[in-house]
Amino acid sequence: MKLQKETIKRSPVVSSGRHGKWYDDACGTAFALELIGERWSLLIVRELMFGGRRFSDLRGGLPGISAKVLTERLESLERAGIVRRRQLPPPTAAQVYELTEWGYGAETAIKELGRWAASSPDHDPTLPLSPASLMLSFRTMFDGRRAGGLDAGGAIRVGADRFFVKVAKGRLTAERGEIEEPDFTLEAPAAMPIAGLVYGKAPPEALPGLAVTGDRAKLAGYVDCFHLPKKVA
Amino acid sequence: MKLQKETIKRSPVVSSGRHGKWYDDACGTAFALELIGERWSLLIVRELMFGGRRFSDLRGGLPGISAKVLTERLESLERAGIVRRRQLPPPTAAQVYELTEWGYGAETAIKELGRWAASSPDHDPTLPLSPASLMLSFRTMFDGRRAGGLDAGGAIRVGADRFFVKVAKGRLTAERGEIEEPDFTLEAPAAMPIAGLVYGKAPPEALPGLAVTGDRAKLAGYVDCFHLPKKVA
DNA sequence: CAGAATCCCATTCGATACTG
DNA sequence: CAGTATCGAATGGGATTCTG
Repeated sequence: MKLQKETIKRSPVVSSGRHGKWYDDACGTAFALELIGERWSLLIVRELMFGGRRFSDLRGGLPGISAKVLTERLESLERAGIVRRRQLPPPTAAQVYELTEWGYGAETAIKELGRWAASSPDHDPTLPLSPASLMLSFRTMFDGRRAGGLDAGGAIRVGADRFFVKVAKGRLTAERGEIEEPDFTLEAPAAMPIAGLVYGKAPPEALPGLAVTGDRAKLAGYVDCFHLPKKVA
Repeated sequence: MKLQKETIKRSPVVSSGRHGKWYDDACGTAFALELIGERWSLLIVRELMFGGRRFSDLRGGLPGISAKVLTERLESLERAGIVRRRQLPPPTAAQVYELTEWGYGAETAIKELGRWAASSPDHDPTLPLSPASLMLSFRTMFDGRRAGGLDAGGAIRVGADRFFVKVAKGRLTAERGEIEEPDFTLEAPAAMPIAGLVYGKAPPEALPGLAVTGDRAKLAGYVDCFHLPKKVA
């Protein structure tokens, strides 16, 4: 009874020859899992959510990923049309990986996953956090109803990464880049102290490494716009 | 140089001893992946989205999953607090798996993943579909703006599974169960012909296995409320 | 630094057989 | 039906090395 037939190597149903896993299921969610369900894939997309990054940037934001796995995942994300590889102009010989327009479309799904999981009693917000995670958490947890009439712009500097945030008319903007004349500036070597300020509502003095400058009142208003979901259990 | 140390078995950081994968990342999305990022896990949650199911029901809705993997995934989902196991009252000796309240909270994230992936040009909507997938796709793709003043209730029967849908005041209800005096009834041995009707806008006569009864005008109004996202490429 | 290529073990998976 | 037990095969992915 060893006529095992089944040498068919897991049907390359989906055009782009995906290797390992597929569900043979028309459900969009199942297809999403074929695209980004492998380990690390979705976190790579998260890291790219604020613009193109280089290979080593990605490794920096994803502690624990190996070069091999990062290479493989970038390849399959590229095949899937989620990521695009771009050569920077000659002076800088580097290449960057960036999301396609459709890739950016995954933002809502990523945020909803995060919002849901953050309400687990087992979620540990004290683990390390990449700069991109921090900024994406702002987009996720911002509550426009708490913004009132706040109009504030801030510069966020995490290590060498520069971001800015703006709150106006109950809306948040959070992007990579600089802002002219920020109302406040938060600077830290890593994301954690900034998360401690915004989510832990800790006083800046209590957060080692965090440098705060500018309008404290506007900063307080900004911080007040964010809160983690309450735990379920 | 073989002093490999590293016998540490992938740190059970998260209280509940998760086995394989973890990211050591405070990001909610990363934590979500620890909860439901293993193969099949999220699809099991999807299958439970319309109420408790038995082991064999789940196998039926997840073609390709093995008993071993299903057992393992149910265990880890239970440890994570997403799934609960319940013994049915004595007469029926069976046990059912059902989502906890928090587990049901994953619905938005699941739908957003599906909505996003369905706009991939590589998505193949002609693959088989479980009854739960079909019903969840209704909740995902319903567009209240197209409902106008439609007020309609329908019974959906897929094999032995009974669901009902209602559209009223631009809102959709889609649940497992019966409805009294439906305006229309759709019945088929599998979900596909119903998907062909609703999303493919195919005439019922062209769909083998599909039985349609009731008010055709209301059915047409219902069908008109749904459309797949347009492909990006 | 960016990434390709090897090596190799731990894990995981699916198939089958078995059990209450 | 609702799983459990076992086994072989495939894969995953970490570490290391090499190259432009």
